[in-house]
Amino acid sequence: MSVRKKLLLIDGNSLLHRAFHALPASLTTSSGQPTNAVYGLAQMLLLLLAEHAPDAVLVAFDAPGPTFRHEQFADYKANRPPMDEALASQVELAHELVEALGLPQTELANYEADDIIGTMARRGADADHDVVIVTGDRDMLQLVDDDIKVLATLRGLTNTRLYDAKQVTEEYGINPDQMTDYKALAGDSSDNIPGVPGVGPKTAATLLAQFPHVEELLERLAEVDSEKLAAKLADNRDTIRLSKALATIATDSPVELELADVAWEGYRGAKLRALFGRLEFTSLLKRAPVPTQSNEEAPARQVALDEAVAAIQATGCCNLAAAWAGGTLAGLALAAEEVGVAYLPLEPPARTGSSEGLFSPGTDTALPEAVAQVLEDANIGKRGSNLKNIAAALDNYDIRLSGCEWDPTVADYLIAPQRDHGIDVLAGCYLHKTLPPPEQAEQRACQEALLIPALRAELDDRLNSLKVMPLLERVEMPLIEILRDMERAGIAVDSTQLEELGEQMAADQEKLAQRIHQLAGCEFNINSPQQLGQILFEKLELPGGRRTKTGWSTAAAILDDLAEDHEIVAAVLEYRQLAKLCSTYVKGLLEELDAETGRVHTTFEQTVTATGRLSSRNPNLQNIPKRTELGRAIRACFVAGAPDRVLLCADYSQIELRILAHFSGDKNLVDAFAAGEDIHRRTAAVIFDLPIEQVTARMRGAAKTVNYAVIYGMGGSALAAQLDISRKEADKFIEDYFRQLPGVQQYMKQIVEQARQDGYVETICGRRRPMPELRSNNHPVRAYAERAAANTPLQGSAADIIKIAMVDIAPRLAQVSSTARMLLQVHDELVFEVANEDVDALAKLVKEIMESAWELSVPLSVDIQTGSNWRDLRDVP
DNA sequence: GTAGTCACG
DNA sequence: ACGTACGTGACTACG
Repeated sequence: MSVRKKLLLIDGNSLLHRAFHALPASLTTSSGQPTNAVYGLAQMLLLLLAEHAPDAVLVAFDAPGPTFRHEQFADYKANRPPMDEALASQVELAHELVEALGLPQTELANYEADDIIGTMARRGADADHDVVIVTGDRDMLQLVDDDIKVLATLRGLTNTRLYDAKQVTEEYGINPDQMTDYKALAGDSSDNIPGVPGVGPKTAATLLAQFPHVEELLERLAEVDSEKLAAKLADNRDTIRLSKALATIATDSPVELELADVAWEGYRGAKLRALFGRLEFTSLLKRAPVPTQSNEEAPARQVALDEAVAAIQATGCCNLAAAWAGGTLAGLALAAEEVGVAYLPLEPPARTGSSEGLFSPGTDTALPEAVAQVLEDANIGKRGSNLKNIAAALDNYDIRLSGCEWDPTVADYLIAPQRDHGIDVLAGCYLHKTLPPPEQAEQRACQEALLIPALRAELDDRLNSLKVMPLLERVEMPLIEILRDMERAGIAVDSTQLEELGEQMAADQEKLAQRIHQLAGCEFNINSPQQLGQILFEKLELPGGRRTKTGWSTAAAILDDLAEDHEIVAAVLEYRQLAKLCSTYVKGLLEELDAETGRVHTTFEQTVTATGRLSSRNPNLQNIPKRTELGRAIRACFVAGAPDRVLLCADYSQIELRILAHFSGDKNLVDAFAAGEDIHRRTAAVIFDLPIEQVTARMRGAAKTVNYAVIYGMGGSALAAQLDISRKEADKFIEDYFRQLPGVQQYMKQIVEQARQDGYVETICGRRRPMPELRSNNHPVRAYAERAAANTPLQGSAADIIKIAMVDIAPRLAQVSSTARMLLQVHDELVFEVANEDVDALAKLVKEIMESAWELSVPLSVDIQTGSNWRDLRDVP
């Protein structure tokens, strides 16, 4: 009359074990706490609950300590090997996870999880429930019957197989109720069940086809075909009985839970999100169920807007959070400590331009004057996450956010650069709190604004103990407004020239495509590496193909070697170059062009890279072509914004190598820089064993590769491939290099060793990058981490230094010229725009500040060039 | 969403 | 036997 209820019984220990071994040990929080097992368990449980929507669930765990129910088992079960430490440290977290999922869980003194599950399964089946047992091993199969099924993991985690009686018989050749007899005969080394020596799976299955259980078998030994086997079984009567007892899962253990006690009442959304936040399970956080209203935070202390604004003006502190709706600003939450939060909903901004005055009066969407004043007042400190994003959105309301004082996203970046710094993660990680989901934008923004003081207290504590507070206050926070200014300024693009270039390239590309198809003898998509690989290496049978996961590698480095084997190869390479330039730089760039201003406005990301560098996106202006002639034609389309303006580029000369000289103290390197020598030239002289005057540009290029290769830990064969020389020659280059610069070799070794001990590396400003992978047992993982550990202090210190220079230059630009603007940063280069007549003054200022941004034991050197476009630049002496 | 490729420092 | 240089972002193909 009623629908059968579904009972899920989960073997907690076995799934944890599975997850632990299936997922890489490198899965840790940024502070190094291993999380692979609990992550896998979380993934699995979420999946299970979503798929099965059970009425009742129990997660069973092994009792800590001994789990033998009878004295006679002691010898076999007492000596379970101790749990791996990295796994043991996750067991508590697993309990928390299960709790947060709202799942009943239990363990029972002296019993294994199996016995709890066996018992509850029996009770469930007796009460006519559909029982599904979830486990990572096969012991449970003995419980399978009409009401009880076993869902067992296969390889990995999420692949599972559902066993009913039929499936068991198919796989093992016996009925489920014979599983214990089977193990009694065949044994099971993994469970320390002895079985009968010499009897394996085959013999056991044959015997069990004839005798339903070992008891009958032992009574009717005479009927066994082989006398030898019968004798062996007779000799092992006791062992067989013991083995069967060992293999048998209890179905009558004293579990105190009734079926009613294990009803599943749903997720504890808030707890779950907080836990995922703390464990940095970002992707799971996004999938985690939305908490129900009832068990959440107390409602925000909401006050009237003018009350909040008055308090903000009085205190000079404004806790700020944005409400986002599909990427656009929907409102602002402004909070004053001790007073409360006010929410200001915002209409989409009035569009300036053609419709102005006709459809949008412009005043409708303006912010209240008092709020605008607060936001633009540099003396009122703004604290909030992603202030640069808020500033960008406010630009649309003609408000220039100022006084950016503290941003938890940026602050957290200094604690663990590689993790997600989203506000959900931070609230979970530092406050163990959960915010309403993004759909409840207003609630969310208000609570976020109210959380800021607590978040600040927690984060500042850690920043101080890591000694990165000066980096935040002196560098990263001031940088926010500077980067926003650069984004707002944008850089002019000559769209006519770019479009012409695009048309020419597209025509050339089309011609090449036809030629390639003709040479291949068929039409195919040249843009598909898969199809291209098949044409080159299967149809045309070109030699030297290398496989990737999905097919043939068609990377340029491979194709270069094939250029002489077939005409098509050069055509493909040229086609590729054109396709890249056309799609990424012509098409992509034109799409990003602001039609009103004729400029492109990138977004600089301040909290993305592991090393402290910035990144640039939409469009990426840090990878505009430079190396090839055709590429430089693209670069020439970036121009000064007016005829009386020029671009000015200032780039650090070999800054990473200078930092290497500084850190390593290598005498030769330091001396070379001190003497103002060309370091790549000098390296070339060393590795080619020539006087310095005889070094050609080509040799210098190779030496440059070697310089950078060596400091990044490149091996001989990779260098050989890069320079197209033999492995032996490459090895010799590296050997000579280190012999000539012994301090460098020692530094590289020392930094990696130090990093392994500390668990992190740091830059010249004390910016940290945690590197738990250095302790990995996985060789490729560890080797990779070692190279990164050697590289990060160099790359990251260079990033520190140019950031300091930017912060020092920005406030002084106005002194040089009202026209001077900083436009771009390209890792070791700054691009400015300035009126013609002020070029020299700007050059002087920029050079001076950049070269003195940090005092190293070698000089910093900056080259300055100017021109009307980004390609045709001439030196400023 | 992932993989392959390629643009930059 | 395999891969083998650090750090990014964008585009295309493909399941």
